[in-house]
Order: sequence, then C-alpha cells, then structure tokens
Amino acid sequence: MTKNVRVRFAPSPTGPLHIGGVRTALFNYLFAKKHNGTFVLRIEDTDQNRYVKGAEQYIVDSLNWCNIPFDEGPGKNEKFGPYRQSERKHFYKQYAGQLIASGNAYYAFDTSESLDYYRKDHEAKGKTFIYNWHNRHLLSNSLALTKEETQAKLDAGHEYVIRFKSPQDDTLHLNDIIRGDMTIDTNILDDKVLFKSDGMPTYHLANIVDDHLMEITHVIRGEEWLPSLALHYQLYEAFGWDKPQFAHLPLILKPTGKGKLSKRDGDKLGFPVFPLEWKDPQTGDISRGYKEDGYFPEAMVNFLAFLGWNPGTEQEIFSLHDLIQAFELEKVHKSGARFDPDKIKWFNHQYMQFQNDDELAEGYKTYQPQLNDIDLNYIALVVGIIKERATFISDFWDLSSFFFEAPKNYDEKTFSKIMNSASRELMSELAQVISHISDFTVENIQTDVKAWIGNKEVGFGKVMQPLRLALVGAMQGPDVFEIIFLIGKAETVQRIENLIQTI
RNA sequence: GGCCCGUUCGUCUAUCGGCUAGGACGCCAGGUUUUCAUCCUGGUAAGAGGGGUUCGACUCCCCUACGGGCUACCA
Repeated sequence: MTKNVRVRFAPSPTGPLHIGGVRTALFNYLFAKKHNGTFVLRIEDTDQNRYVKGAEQYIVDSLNWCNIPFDEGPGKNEKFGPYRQSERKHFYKQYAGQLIASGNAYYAFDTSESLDYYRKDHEAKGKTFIYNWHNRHLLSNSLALTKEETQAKLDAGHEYVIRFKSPQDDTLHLNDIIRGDMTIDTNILDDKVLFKSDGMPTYHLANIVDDHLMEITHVIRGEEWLPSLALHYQLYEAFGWDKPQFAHLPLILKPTGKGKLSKRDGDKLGFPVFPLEWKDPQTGDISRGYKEDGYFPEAMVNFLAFLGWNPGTEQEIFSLHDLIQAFELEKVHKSGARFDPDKIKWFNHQYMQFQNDDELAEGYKTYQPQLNDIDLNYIALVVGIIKERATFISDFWDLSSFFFEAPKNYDEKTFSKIMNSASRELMSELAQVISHISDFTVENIQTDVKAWIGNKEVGFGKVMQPLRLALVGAMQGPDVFEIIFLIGKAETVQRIENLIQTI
C-alpha cells in the first residue's frame, strides 16, 4: 500500500508570485490531483527582512484565479498547521538542538564581518572559502573550542548560529525523478547555517522539518534548489527520517537575452510576469498582471503546463482536467524553457473561442463604458460574430464599435477612391431597396440586395464597397449583411444617408 | 573561479538504436472572405563540435564548446 501523495508549494512572501512560481504550483497541483493526493500551501517566511505585506494574500489570490487552489494551508484544513514558518519557530529550535546532541551540527560564533573578510581574502587569491572540515577547527565554533569555552560564550549571550557538520571524504548518491541519479563529493560541501542568530531557521532546516512533519511525499520545486539537495539528503539521514522523492523543475528563461525570467523583466519586455496586478506597498509602483491584461486563466495555465512538459501527443489545447489526466513528472524536461509571449497570446485566442458569448458580453460591457445602456443580448450577438478575430476583450471595441454607433468619419483613402456622383446615386437607390425589405433577415437582405445589383448590371464592388464604408467607416469588419441585420433597417438607411451627405 | 545540471527548426517541443527528423508559435506564399481579420492549404527552418561503441546513432559513452543554476545568518 503506497502512501497518500502529499505535495507542497512553499513560496516565500517576499513579493508577488511570478510566472515561474505559478508553474511550480501548477505542476504540484497536477501531480497531486493525478494521484488523488493533497496539495499543501506553506508560507516560508523565515526571512524577516524580506517579508512583504500583502504578498501572502497575493499568492492565495493567484492560485485561486488560476483555479489551482490548495487543499491545506493557512486558514484551510489545518491538520498539520500552522502553515506559516514564522509560527512554527519552536519546532525548528527543538530539531536544531537534536542535531547538536547527535553530533550532526554545532554552534558557530563567527561574525558576518569576519566571514566576509575570509571570503574576500580567498577570492583575492583566486580561491573559494568553504566553511567545512578543512578549516572549521581554525574558526570560532563549538568544534574548535572546548566544551567549557563554548558554554561560557553561550551563557554570556554571544550571538551564534547552528551549522550542519558536513562529512569529509564521502560520496553521496542522490536521486531526482526528472534528472535521475547524481553523485556528490562531500568535500566540496560547506557547513550550511541551519539556524540563524535571529532565532529563525534557514530555509534548509525549516524545509526538511516541515516536509517531514507535514508528511510530504514528493518535493517538486525549481531547479535553483538542486545544489541544496545534497544537504537536504544529509539532513534527512541525520534525523533518521524517510526522505520524500524529489523532482527539480527546469527554469523559465527570458524570451530573449540571457538568464532566467525575473520579476523585473515584465514591464521591460512588454508582457506581464505576474498572474495578477501588483502594487508595490513601498514604492507604489504597479506591475501588470495576466488577469488585468485580459488573459483567461485557462489559457495561461495551458501555456504554462507546456513550458517544460509535454504529453508526447500532438494535442496542445488541454483543459485543467485533461492536464491532470495526462500529467507525468517523468515527462518533465531537464532543460530550461524560454518564455514565448506570442504563444501565450495564441492560447488566449484559442480559449476566446470557447468562451460563452453571454459571459463575454458581460465582460465587454464592464470594460467598455459606452455600452452601459446597450442590451446585453445584443452585445452577446455582436460578440458571437467578432470573437473569432479577437485575442482579448480589449480588442472588441476596435472590432465592433460600428455595431453600437455610426461611423464618425470615413477612411479618407477609401472615400476619395470610391465616392463619386455615380456611387452616391447607387447608394441613394440602395437605401430605398433596403427600406422596402419586409421580412428583415440576413438571408432576405442578402437576396434582395444581390438581386437589385444584378438588375442594375453594375459590379458588386461598386455597391458593396460604398455600402461597407457607410456602415463601418472603413474597409474592414464582418459580413455586411450581418451588420445590416444587427443594426437594423432604420439605422442602415440612416448610415447610407450620412455617407451620401458627406462631401 | 569552483561545483552541479543541461544542449533537436528563431521559440515551445515529438523521437526513448532504423529518420524522407513530426507538430505548434512566429514568419512567408496561396486560397476563402467581392473588405479587413479569422480560417484553410502550402512553404521556411533543427538534433552544438569532435572522438568513440554499433551493421546502424539525434538517441549510448568520453572530450570540447556553449547555455543555465548554485556558490549568504535569502528563499
């Protein structure tokens, strides 16, 4: 009997969640749901200096908007709570003490200044300063000092950290679901700080303790954590705990240039990197979000799922439900994926077509104040015609304004090219023809107008072009007969009159 | 610099020793639309380089190059 799958998404509330974080959350969610498991949200707020107010709420709001809500977390099904690390301090202190007692960790009294000095000094000599077995006996810690000296320092209230005692001359065998087996020589590992002088644990300690206590079975996180895996393995062993399985996700890279996608890239490169709009509480700066830019969450999720993962078929449009069915950690790629702003737009266009016209009409009405007094059913009819040409709701007005108001002016080039006394005469007659159509349906309008053009023995273009100009104001837009049908007989005749009057 | 991880069209990717290397985005062309867009059809374009292993390597191994990550009392 295998254990119930439990995964966690463990962001740090240092600012808005960015698109890479959303992808990590998504893969955790998909994996959990695929295996009928539990998706836990844990807030890793152990760095008091970088804590940003509102960030935690932003994370929760983002997951909800993406339709990938957590099953367990702050304020929700708190079986393993609390879920904020700042509220779990007592655990970490206790477990750090346990590691000292078992000889796997030790107190260190070195100041940041002295360590900085060593690092710079080594760097100047072209070497790397590593705090581990080869020099720890020369530094200020409980391994170098006598028991009495150490106790004296502790009693005197000296600031201290607790470091992991990394072993000498050992080889570690690590495993990752995505990357397979790896081996690490422990001699290049340093004695990482597990417990900080401010009384808080570092990520490493808090992470292992919480994953154990919360019974996490699979740790799915970004590739930036891969170098820490060796330490985490040793920590599990030092505690004598079963390890979860690990999967390190490839990073999302900038669309152009070098490096991973960062929070600053968004406004610089002209596309959002955040799911929701974020207002920096300090500076007041606003960063745009996918939601506000008019993306459908399903489109964003679909796009994100295909960054670093592929089901191996040629299908690209996947609902969340389909993604859950198809998702396999083993199929996640090893290498980073560049973010492609064009492709996510394409996904949005695809998802636009799946949207319900009535709901789109509501969205359109909210977005465009001019539509305030327009009947929602009418807007929905218009939307049904023009959505195939749109990527965002913000495209709607340019594509459909003429359904709601007569053109205020005409495209000059077209006007001067096609308008003359002959075309005015034709339009004048056409207005008569249209006003005499009794059963005003798209088919009837089309039949009657075409029949009249046939009798006149003029080219279709001679009539259709000025007619379109009268209705739309430019040579664009959907089928003229559909436009005529929707705006109605009186409005059509009026618009033709308007064109004739214009000199 | 050190350590770790990677490398198929411009981009996202399929391929798990037999490949005429497939799909999607983008771009280009044609068609539909008597308009524009959508849409449809077609085209463009790739396994980093060098060694092995093998009857046969994009696929396995090694080296080099390049890319990415980490190298904090940040996560």
